[in-house]
Amino acid sequence: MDIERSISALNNPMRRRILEWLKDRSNFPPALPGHEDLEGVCVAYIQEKAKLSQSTISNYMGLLKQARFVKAERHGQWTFYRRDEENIQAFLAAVKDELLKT
Amino acid sequence: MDIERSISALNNPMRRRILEWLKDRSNFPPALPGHEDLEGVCVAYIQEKAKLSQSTISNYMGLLKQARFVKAERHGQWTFYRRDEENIQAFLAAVKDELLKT
DNA sequence: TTGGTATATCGAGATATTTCGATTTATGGA
DNA sequence: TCCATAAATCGAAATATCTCGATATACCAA
Repeated sequence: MDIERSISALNNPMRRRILEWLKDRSNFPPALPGHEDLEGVCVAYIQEKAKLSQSTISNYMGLLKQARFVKAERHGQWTFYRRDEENIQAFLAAVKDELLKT
Repeated sequence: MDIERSISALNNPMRRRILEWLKDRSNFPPALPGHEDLEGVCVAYIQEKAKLSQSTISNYMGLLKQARFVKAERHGQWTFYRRDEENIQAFLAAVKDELLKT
């Protein structure tokens, strides 16, 4: 658990917002045909919602991935991102442990 | 709870370290004569331990104070800083609420 | 009032982050 | 194979953060 990298990834309002959006797949357009079974969301959908450039969103998703807040799954030309709930919980536990007294 | 300002304040290893040091008054030299009853630690003691310049530490403590991670108490020429446990817990709850699904 | 000490604030240079458009890479279809 | 599309990477300009030394402010003691 690299708390430095995690906090750094969270230190941006849009990246935090994306993490919130990813809590619920229905925040995005329906899955692409043939990918209905996938929980993840493609970069283009996130970009459209965030209204930032493609390269910026790709960069953001890379930072969130390095921080283990999301997992990426490549299917053909698409990369589907979804939250990594386990590691999000691990981060919260680590921050709590570092910050809290006792 | 300004989560933006809080995360930004935490986004620095030395500031996080200072918060950890402040968990235990005995991480610092004994209280100044006549201030034994105070829980807080003066800037000079923190500076000495951190080995950064006086102005940097003063700035850091100001950021931690704005983020409500510490409280400042002025006594004469000294400013004594101590953790604000209540607001630290409030921050943890807010981050948990924002990050965690369901 | 004068001088000394603790802290805060100011101004600036070095470094990091943000965000973009352009380019590259990977893939899939005609 | 050739083209189109999705995503990643590159390079750069704008902005923010880090950290310092110098200066200002506040307070105490003689």
